[in-house]
Amino acid sequence: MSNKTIEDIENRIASLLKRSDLSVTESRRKILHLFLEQPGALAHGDIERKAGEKFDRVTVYRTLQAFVDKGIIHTIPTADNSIRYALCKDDCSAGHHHDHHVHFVCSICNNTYCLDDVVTPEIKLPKGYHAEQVEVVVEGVCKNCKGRE
Amino acid sequence: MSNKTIEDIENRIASLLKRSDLSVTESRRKILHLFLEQPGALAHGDIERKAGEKFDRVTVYRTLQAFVDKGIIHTIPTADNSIRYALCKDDCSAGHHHDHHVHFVCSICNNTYCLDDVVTPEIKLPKGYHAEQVEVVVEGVCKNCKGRE
DNA sequence: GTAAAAAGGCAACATAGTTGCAAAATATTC
DNA sequence: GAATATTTTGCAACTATGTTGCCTTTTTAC
Repeated sequence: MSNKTIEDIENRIASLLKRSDLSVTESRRKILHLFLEQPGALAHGDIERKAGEKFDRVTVYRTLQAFVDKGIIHTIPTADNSIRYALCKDDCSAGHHHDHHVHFVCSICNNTYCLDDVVTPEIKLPKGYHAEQVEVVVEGVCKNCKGRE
Repeated sequence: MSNKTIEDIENRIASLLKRSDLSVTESRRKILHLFLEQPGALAHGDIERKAGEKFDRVTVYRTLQAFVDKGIIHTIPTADNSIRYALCKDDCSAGHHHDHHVHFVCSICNNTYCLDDVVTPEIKLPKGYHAEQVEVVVEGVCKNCKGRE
């Protein structure tokens, strides 16, 4: 990876933080970096393991909370009760997530992916129920694990 | 409620446990009772509060785990990272859940319902992904809270 | 560069979940 | 229905996860 590219990423991170009214600190840059350098979602534990040597546990919690509040990342509910986080697309903003894509959890590698191109379907509810948000999580075998089973 | 009805429920509970190769104990009867006497799902915390005075925390954990293993109840993933449990329909069996209905979480009363008549839709995944299970959780306003807002 | 504001680190705490083991309850056998 | 084998329970101790208050450090604004 060239220096140019590294600089680009750093600039992207800084502008993302500034746009969100967050001061640019080392922990926030580091954690955003983790999200940008890989395609899938990260569980809190992953982040703590990867950033936890340098930063306090509390800082990780507060950083993730700030990112969610500002619409930089969103949470993904999963059956195993471990919150996962993934970067939002650009149309999310502070206090207002537009997170209408399907999430995919691989049962082999345990990675979580945002399938940005797969929109959540309309669900016909029984009379009296009113839907505000629909979460779809698909479990199965991902692209990378298929064939390697 | 007549004695007849109470006896009926107790019999139903005992036969459900025996069918699942679980011995009939006080804690299991009590916790099953909690599920049968109300329509929605229960969070672990609810169960511990309602059964926890009589039984140890550990017993509640182990009882719920046993029920999930035997296909008596199933878990519902939610965004707030609190596992909820609900009774399975009769076609679930040990180690094999057939849980293809949509779940509904009310944002007002915070109750969770299994919409047994609403089946999870087919999701068209990108090439290379293979779906094994689809979880749909709808958040909104439930039948009972509608109009009372 | 300095002052104000924001974020981080630490400690202490609260909640959630797990494990091993001895005691108690349940099931089984005769 | 009593004795034995099996299962389940409660307890204690532990790990993991998440939160709060306060003081120090870093960042920002001027």
